[in-house]
Parts: sequence; structure tokens; C-alpha cells
Amino acid sequence: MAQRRILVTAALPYANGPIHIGHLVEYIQADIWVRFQKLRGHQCIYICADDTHGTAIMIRARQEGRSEIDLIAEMQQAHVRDFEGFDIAFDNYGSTNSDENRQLCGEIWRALRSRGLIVERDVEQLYDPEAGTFLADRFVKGTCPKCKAPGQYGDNCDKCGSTYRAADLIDPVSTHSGARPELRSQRHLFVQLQQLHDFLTEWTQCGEHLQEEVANYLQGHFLNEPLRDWDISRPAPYFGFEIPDSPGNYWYVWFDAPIGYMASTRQWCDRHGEDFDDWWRSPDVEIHHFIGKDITYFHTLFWPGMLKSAGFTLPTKVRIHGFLTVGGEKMSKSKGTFVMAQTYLQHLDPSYLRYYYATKLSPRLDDIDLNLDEFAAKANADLVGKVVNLASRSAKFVRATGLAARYPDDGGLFQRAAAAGDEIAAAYEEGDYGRAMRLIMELADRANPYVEAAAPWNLAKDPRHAQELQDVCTVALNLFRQLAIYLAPVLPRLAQQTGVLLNKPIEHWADSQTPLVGTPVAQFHHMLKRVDRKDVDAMIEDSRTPSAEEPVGEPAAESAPAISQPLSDEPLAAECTIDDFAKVDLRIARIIAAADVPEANKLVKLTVSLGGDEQRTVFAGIKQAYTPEQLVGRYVVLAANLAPRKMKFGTSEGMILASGSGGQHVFLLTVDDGAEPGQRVH
RNA sequence: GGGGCCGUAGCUCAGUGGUUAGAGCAGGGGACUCAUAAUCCCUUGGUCGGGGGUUCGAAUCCCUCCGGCCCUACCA
Repeated sequence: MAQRRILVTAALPYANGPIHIGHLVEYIQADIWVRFQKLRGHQCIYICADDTHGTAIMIRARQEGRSEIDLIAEMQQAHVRDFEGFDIAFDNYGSTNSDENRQLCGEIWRALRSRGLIVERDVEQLYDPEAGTFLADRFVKGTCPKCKAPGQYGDNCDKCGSTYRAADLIDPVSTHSGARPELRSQRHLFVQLQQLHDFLTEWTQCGEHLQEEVANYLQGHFLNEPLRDWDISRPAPYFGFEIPDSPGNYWYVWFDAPIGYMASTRQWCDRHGEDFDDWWRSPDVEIHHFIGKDITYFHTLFWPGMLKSAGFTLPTKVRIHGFLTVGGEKMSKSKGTFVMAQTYLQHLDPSYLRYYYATKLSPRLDDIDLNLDEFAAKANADLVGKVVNLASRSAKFVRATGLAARYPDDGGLFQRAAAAGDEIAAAYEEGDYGRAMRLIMELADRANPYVEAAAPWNLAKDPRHAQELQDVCTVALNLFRQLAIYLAPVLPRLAQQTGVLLNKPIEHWADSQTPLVGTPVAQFHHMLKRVDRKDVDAMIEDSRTPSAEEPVGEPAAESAPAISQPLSDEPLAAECTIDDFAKVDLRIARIIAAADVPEANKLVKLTVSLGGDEQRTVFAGIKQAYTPEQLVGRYVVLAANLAPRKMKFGTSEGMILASGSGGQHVFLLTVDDGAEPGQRVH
């Protein structure tokens, strides 16, 4: 087989928080693929870096009273340590805040300029006068201009789903300082992606680079209409690279982040005497990006557009995976399922997680679930019970003699398992690790009955059976080694230990095709501890931090959204006067009728009484939290002088007060006994 | 509202037109005692979400309904 040259990247983790088990899905997935390719004898390099720029880093450094450089250096150290702990072996781990990156950004920028893709125009954006920064949409919160839901981010409302400009928010608040932002005009630079429309359609739809569902998504969401200009600059102050021909403006973090793949490659090239253009401008190199589905957009439209414009090699494949859930739910800090890499490592062996993820991963972008019972069962039953057991029950019988000089008759077991190698390799190649693991475990399921039938422990009792004993153990250990080779991309430690046990390192996939004979066998040492459910529980307990602060960041390589504290989620609004407060007329209301709105996802139609004949119709977005039956007769608080709002299902004449994040988490305000409908709340 | 994915044994899944639908784990019974209470043998368990259709033949193809998840939304 011709040696392929393959460059693999995983998304750059943002330098604003530690690595958690959600991130690890991707880094492990890519690491397995890289190790597999290396084992197959291909030249493959695994490239990553910290994503260090953006407002979030700047603000955080300021809050902590230190420089951004100091902050990102510390974070990088933590990330590197976490990755090492999980046997994730990057060939180079760089930083987007590097000279190499600045230089490459400039190079690509000049290419975009020279091709006439850059335009400039003024943008009105909210500015935080206290923090002295412009505010990205997600750093502004306020009341949705459409449905009046409070606490919405600056780009869209998760209550009614409408999109708007941050400047349209009612009572906007900066999440940095709590200050009221002001609208300022500022010159921004844009990439006219529309000029690349035909290219991007062709590239995304040709069927080679993307999963089919991703190609369909892009076609349906973006490529079916003119592509919008991409705002690629941010005004000072901004932690990042200043745009050389546009002083006072900085490249948006999402411009320099993917270029970080190249900058990190360049560092690797410099260390290994390789030519950078040989990797990024060579038709012979395959480039594979592993990313999460949250950053699809950047890697499948902007990034190919940038590469194309600057004459670099386009990605061979963008391999997109889903999010991690734990126990079928989003990772949760309060439930202890938001597990940091370090916390995991304090309690459990990384091999378990690598194997578990491998059994769950497929080429598709389905979310994968970490079920803790299944996690323990898989590690124990498959790895310890089936695989390692083969070695631990046979190695000591050949400690003195070593393996037999000729491979004995094993009824075709080794040959059959060798023949399965191609199919297993094909599964790895296409990212179908779940299938690869199933195939390997089928082999393991055939190996143990052999040992059982041959009963080496009986043969060991009679010296006359010495040769037979050696033969049986030679078979058992070779079958074990074969499994260890097939599992080596997933379990590098097991492969290494196997090499030590049999005095022959595992170096190549092809080692699985030929039995090992005549070599000495070392003392057997435990290779993998059984998972104790108590350790799993302790890890969850250690992760349970209801007061944990929510890291804020611009969209980075997050693999799972976090659950956060109410106050940081929705900071206090700007101060108001008692006159401001009095503008809102809050009244006690009694719900006299409640009806489901079948066509609506969230709405319940309420008829409330304000006493006497005064009634109002209110549509409340509480369907997922309350049934109509639960509501009738309740006393609630109504914002009674709110302008009527025409909705799809009728006109809403007020709002019922409730807290909570929405969905099932809505909590109506109730009133103590004695209050009467119509009374004002002061 | 639109789009996508999914629904097979208690659990996790395999099986995408062809003999009585499979595996692992869990459950039940037995064996063994070399091995990390690991292993081995036997075994219980499924109108393949419901209904309709195409076909000599459907878990598999088509239609429809139900349920779940995800994305997106006056535009796919």
C-alpha cells in the first residue's frame, strides 16, 4: 500500500476553561484515527493548538488582574496536561497567539484583499462604556423586542425564536459590567463570501468532503440564497492580531483560529525539517478536520473559502461528531456529570473512556451518550474479562519457557482473526469505531473458549504435557496480542504493555497477521484494573459543584453547553428609579380558564380575572411546565398594563410573572392567602 | 411551519429484500477454579413502534400514523 500523507486536526480548545469529558470525545476520536493511520504505516501528523483570542479572554484577564499572555500560558499548560493524561498524542500543540499564526493570517488576508473579497462599511454596535469594549451579541442581554421575554441574548430570543439586532433589545445590559450599552458606529471589514458561492456549492455538494446530512444542511440553510458578508474585524480594544492595513481593527477570533491549524503545522515542520508548503499546498496530502457539529458553519463555508482564496489545500474531509450527553441528559454541573478531565483522571483510568467512546462512535453526527453503568460494564466485561484475561490466565505458564518455536495448530483461530483485520481496518478508516470494536470483541469471544477447552492449568500439573502446555499458551498469547494490535489505536497503553510482556513492541498493523514464536515471556503484571462503581460515583460526587461559575466565551470548540448559575446567566439589570418601577402595573390575577394551544410548542391560553367583570386573555409560554388543569384557580401576578401583543393564536393582554430558564423549568409566582384578584403589587 | 435522524430482547446495539431475526451485557441453571469473584457450557426473553401497500418473499422498499431527539424558522 502506498504511504499516505495525512494531516489531522481537532478543533482548537478555547483558552478560557479546562478540558472536560465532552471535549474529549473529539480529541480521543481524532487521536484514535491518527494512531490507526500511523500503525498502518502512513505518515500522519496530529495538529492542534489553543484558541486564545477574543473578548472573553481579554475580559477575564482584566478581571483577574493579569495579562492575557499570562492567562493563556497557564491555560495552555493545563490543556496539555489534560491531553497527556488521556494519551492524546499531538504531534504539535501550538497557540493561535504565535508569530507563525500572525504571519499566516497576514498572508491569507493579503490574498483575500487582492482577490477583491474584502469590503468595508460602518456597523452600529453596542458599546460598553464601563468596560470600554464593543459587545458581541452574546455579551448583551435584555428583553426580547418581540415577545418581551427577559434575559435574552443579543442575537435571538430562545423564547419566541425571533432574531433581531442586539441594539433592538429592550433594556440591554452588558454581561461584562452590568452597564447599559450605548450604540456606536464603527468601521468593520467583511469578506464577501458570495463571490465564492459557486465554489462552495461545488465543494460542499460533491459528496466527498462532508457527511451527507451536513451537505444537505448547508445547501438548505445557506447555499440556497446569496451568502451574507462575513464580519471579520473587531475594533480595539480586542485581544488578537491587529489587521496590518487597517489600524485599530483586529481580526475576529474565528478568522485566526482555523489558521491556527496551519501555524501549528508550521511549528511542527520547523522542528522536523519539513517544508510547510509540502503540507498545506500539496495535492498529495490529505487534510482531515475533526470538529463538533456546533462549529460546522465555520469549517465548511468560511474555512474552505479562505483556503481556496489563498491557494492552500482544501480539506479532504471535515468529520463532524455530535455532542456528549451523560445518562441521556446534557452534562450538568449540579448533577455532577460535567466532569473535568482532571477530575476523571483522579478516579479512573483513561483507557476506559477511550474504549467506551470508541464503542459509541460512528461516522455520523449523532450525539453520543455516556451511561455510567454501561461504561463500567463495558470496561469490565470486554477489556478485563475478555481481552486482558487471555494474557493473565496463560502468561505465567510460559514464563520459564517462552513462546513455542513454531506456531501450533489452533483450529484456524489465529488465521480467522488475521483475516478479519481488513474489515476492522476499514471500519477504523471510515470512523466507524463502534463497528471496529464489535468486530474485535467477536474475536475475543472465540478466544476464551479455546483456553477453556485446552485447560492449561491441568496440563501444568503433569510435566509430560510440557510441550502441549507451551503450545496452548502460545496460542492464547498470540490471540491476545492480535487483539491488542487491533485495539492499539484505542488503547495505546495496553499495546505498550503487551509489547513488554512478549518482548516485542507492537509497531505495525501487519503484526497482527503473523504469530509471534520463540520469544521470551516476561512476568505478567496487571494491565487494567476493573472499574469499581464506587470510583465512578466518587468522580460524579467530586464534579458536583452547584456554585461553579460559568465560563463565558465566544463560540469556541465547546462540545457541550454548560448549565450555569442564574445570576451569572442573567446579570442584574441597570439600576432604575421607583418611578421606572411604577410604570409596570402588577396585579393579582386569578386564572379562571386555561386551554391548551395545540399548534403551539410553548403557549397556554389563559383567561384571568382581575376581580369583578374585568378579565384578560393571556398567552403564557408555560406549556411544558404546567398542564391547564394545574393552572385553573391559581392566583398569579400579572403585568397588567403591558401593551397588547398580537400573536399567531390571538392577542395576549399581559404577562404572567414566572422565573426559570424556560421549557420545563418555569416557575410561576404565587401569592399568599388573603390576596385578592385586582390588587396591585407594590 | 419546514428539514434531518431515530424507534429491533430488560439495557446497548448489529442486521438495509431471501432459509425458524442476531450479539454483548443483564436474568435463570450448571461447570471450572489458571485468571482481576475473571472464564466456559446451557437457557429465558422479540406480533423488528402501529397500520396499509409493493413483492413469490419485507426488520429491510413505498405510503401513512404514533413516539423520541436534533437543527431551523414569516424564505431550504
